Amino acid sequence: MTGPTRLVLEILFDGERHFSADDLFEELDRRSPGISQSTVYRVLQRLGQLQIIEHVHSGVGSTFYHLRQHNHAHLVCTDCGSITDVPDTIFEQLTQTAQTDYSFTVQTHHAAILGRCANCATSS
Amino acid sequence: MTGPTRLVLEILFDGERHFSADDLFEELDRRSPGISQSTVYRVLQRLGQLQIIEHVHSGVGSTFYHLRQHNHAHLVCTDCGSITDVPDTIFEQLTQTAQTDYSFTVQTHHAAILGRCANCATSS
DNA sequence: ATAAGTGCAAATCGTTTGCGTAGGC
DNA sequence: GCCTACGCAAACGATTTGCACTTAT
Repeated sequence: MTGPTRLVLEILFDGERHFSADDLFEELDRRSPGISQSTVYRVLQRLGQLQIIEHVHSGVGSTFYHLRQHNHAHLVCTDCGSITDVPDTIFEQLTQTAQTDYSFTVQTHHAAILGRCANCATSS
Repeated sequence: MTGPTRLVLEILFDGERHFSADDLFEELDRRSPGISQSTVYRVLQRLGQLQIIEHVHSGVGSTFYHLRQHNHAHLVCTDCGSITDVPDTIFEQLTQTAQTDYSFTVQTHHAAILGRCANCATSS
């Protein structure tokens, strides 16, 4: 409704697709100085409950957030931290096997897949 | 070589397959009181470098550790935190698609797959 | 007026680090 | 003796919480 919350939404709709809480904090502080970190976390939590955004545990570095849009997952490079969006379909077999063999329902969007991106693979 | 390190190995070979640093710390303290947390972390780090153990980022709760043995990955329940070992083969399609379509080399063992286990799915 | 949103500072959790010491070789 | 492993306490990064204050509605 107010100040910071509106700003967060603006930022989310504006530019980059993925933000850590701190990225967001810095961008907020740039646009309107004096906002506190706790506000950022509280706004993110609220937007999460409202199903407007989702968060992803990256394994390397901190949790990141993005507007909710199903059907994609994330590949995160353990070297450079880059995030690659990939369609959910990449999970098809895994999701299905987990379900049939282990009665486990995979949340494809909730944790990143770790590995090394093209760049970092070559520069090893 | 010495005390704590030896004990950690004993514990790892003994019982459960997965330990958080804190699990390990508690078990150590039970077997031989007076060990410090930093020692636990340092031992884990050392054993990691020696390729004796591996760690997994769980997304829910803290990192866990286990003896190194390739060919399996982990399903972690976001509700109860239970860890299920699954063969690497469950990743086949994902790993391959990531490689061919995105030149991304998945590290199947390095991050857990999140979701809900059979128990928690029914008790929702 | 009432409830929600905010800032600030302190607390928490998991993990790391600096430093002085003790023990294996 | 020397080098590594250890214990302790303090430092850290990410995130959460308590509390008092402001501001939409």
